[in-house]
Amino acid sequence: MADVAAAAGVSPTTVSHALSGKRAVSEATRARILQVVDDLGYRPNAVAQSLRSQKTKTVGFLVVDISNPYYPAVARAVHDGLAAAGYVSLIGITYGEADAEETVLRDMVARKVDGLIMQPMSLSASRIRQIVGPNMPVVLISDDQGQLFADQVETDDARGIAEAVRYLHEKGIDDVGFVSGPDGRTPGATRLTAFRAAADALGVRVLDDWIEHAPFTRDGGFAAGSRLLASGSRPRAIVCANDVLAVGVIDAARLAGLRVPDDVAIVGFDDIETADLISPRLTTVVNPAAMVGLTCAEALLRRFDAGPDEAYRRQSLSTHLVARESA
Amino acid sequence: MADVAAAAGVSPTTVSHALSGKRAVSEATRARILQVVDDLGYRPNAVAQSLRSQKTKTVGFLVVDISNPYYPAVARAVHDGLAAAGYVSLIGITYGEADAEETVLRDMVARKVDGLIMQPMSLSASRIRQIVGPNMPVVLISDDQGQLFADQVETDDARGIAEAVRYLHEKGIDDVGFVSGPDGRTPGATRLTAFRAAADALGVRVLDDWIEHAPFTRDGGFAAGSRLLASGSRPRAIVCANDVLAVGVIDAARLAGLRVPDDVAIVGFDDIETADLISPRLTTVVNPAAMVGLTCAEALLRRFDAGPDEAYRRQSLSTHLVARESA
DNA sequence: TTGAAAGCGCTAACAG
DNA sequence: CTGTTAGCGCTTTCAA
Repeated sequence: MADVAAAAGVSPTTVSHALSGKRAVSEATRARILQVVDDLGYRPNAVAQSLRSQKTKTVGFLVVDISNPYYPAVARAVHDGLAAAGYVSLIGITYGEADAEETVLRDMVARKVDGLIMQPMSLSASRIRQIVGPNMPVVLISDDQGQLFADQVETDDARGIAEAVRYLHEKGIDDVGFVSGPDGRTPGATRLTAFRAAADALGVRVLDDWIEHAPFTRDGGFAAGSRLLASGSRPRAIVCANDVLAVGVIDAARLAGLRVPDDVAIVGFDDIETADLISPRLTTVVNPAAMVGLTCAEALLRRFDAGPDEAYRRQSLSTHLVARESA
Repeated sequence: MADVAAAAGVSPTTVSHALSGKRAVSEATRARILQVVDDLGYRPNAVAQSLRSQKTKTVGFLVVDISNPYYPAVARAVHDGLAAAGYVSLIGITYGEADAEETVLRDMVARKVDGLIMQPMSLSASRIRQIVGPNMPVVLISDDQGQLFADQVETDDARGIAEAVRYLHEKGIDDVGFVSGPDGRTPGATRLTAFRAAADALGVRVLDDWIEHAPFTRDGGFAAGSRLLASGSRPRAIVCANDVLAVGVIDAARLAGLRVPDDVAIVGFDDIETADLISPRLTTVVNPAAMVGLTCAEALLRRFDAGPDEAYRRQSLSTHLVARESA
């Protein structure tokens, strides 16, 4: 920058302002500076800009598992929403582990990201706030109903789950099992709770043996489905905490010689693109991934404007059942 | 850091070295410093570290379209390979557009990423080298056979395509069409060329009307497939430049009342997870996404060690056909 | 084993 | 409309 200033016969300050537009610069000098910038191939150093201005134009985006098709859909919307405002995403993958979540979070803070978007799997919101400090803009994808420690975007999973249980009930199916995610962790736990409540309300029978926990993978679903379907009195339907699990459960049903949906009806959650492509086409609860991502990006951008003192907001997006072939 | 130094009764230099381990520090002072760091909750500022050390421990990863399931698989392997070495990925989505590729690339350079991984869609390797400068470590996912301007990881797409054509030929199918990506762009163009060569070699007939170009989306595949199948003398099989296109082509065949594979056989490329889930299960060429990602990460790490002067390397990963139901 | 001094490249505050 | 000065928070010589 000093070279540019010298060649243009002005001070570095003026070069800075000519480039940033933060201060008026006469048309003549600006043109001269731009010319020199071009001749010399000068490119501002964003690291130095960040150090001085205390802004990195970078957002940390922590994703649980990018292999799960739900996340790329969210990530795309987050990226696009942020890119439009000139922000770039630093990506971290946590696989839902507490250690990884904390380590990645600390690294992002050290890197001075301007804000964070994450779906907490193992860490509580208050712990996250503690790690990142009081002033870091954070948007949590979470349905935690307690005190807010950050802006929060949630999906009304209970509603979609209730719709699914009612749908089965109205088909005369009153013995239903549930394959959840890792025990005690969001979002599986929330969906399981919602499932139990909905079943109770309708008098749908749920034996303890019909509740399984598994990692959110196809293999996890296969293992859980196999256990569940092997139990003496198997249920007539299985609701799954996500579509990837449901695919595994369908594998298990097929291997057990059971027809879907005639012998066991299967319902998923998320409505990933694959849901409409597999056979039987998956009946599932639509989780509006792109909306979630976009809403997060907008919430973060709003927080940048509002500053840290404005009260945290909670936004809820609704889910709904889409009936296809598997149930 | 100054505060820590003062509280520990040492110079900032010593604090820096106690934390980085780049210089020996007596056990006693190190312990004292670590204690103070803990008490004060001091966290090093990575931006300042980067400015001074000229290293950001950040890698730019440009992805064409994260909605296409092939990319998350690559991204995951890239991320994991890099994370193990302490690098974080800055992600950019280009949608294959030249402007976006150039803009994002420039931004990454301005942000002083230590290296770049990208699959060029619109920009040539030499243009990329020109944009990022002579010393930036870059790994290109590309099968460009010309002069190398960066380390390159390629998949031997021609081999998989040839296998596919031979497979069809051996089934007695000698009228074959091809649905490629955007005209003239990698990787569609490469795969089309390989297809033509393989067809020629075996005497498989390929009418001009049987070659279609479309964006790499399901909708693109649907449109291209519809046009192709509407032509007077339609082919007995269609090879697609990727699986997402193939899914769209299957949609088109279904809508046209054609059975797959009996009326039209369909072959994809990539072997995304969905390929094995859809009905009919997709016969496709396996593109080793995780291997590609891991190989890129390793190539970049090696380049970091080797420096800019060592000759660029080209690594090739092989592809192969997996026969399922659609052909 | 430690410290002093310099400076990475930029922008903000102040001054004119 | 423009310049001077200071300093963001670190690490790297150089010196002891």
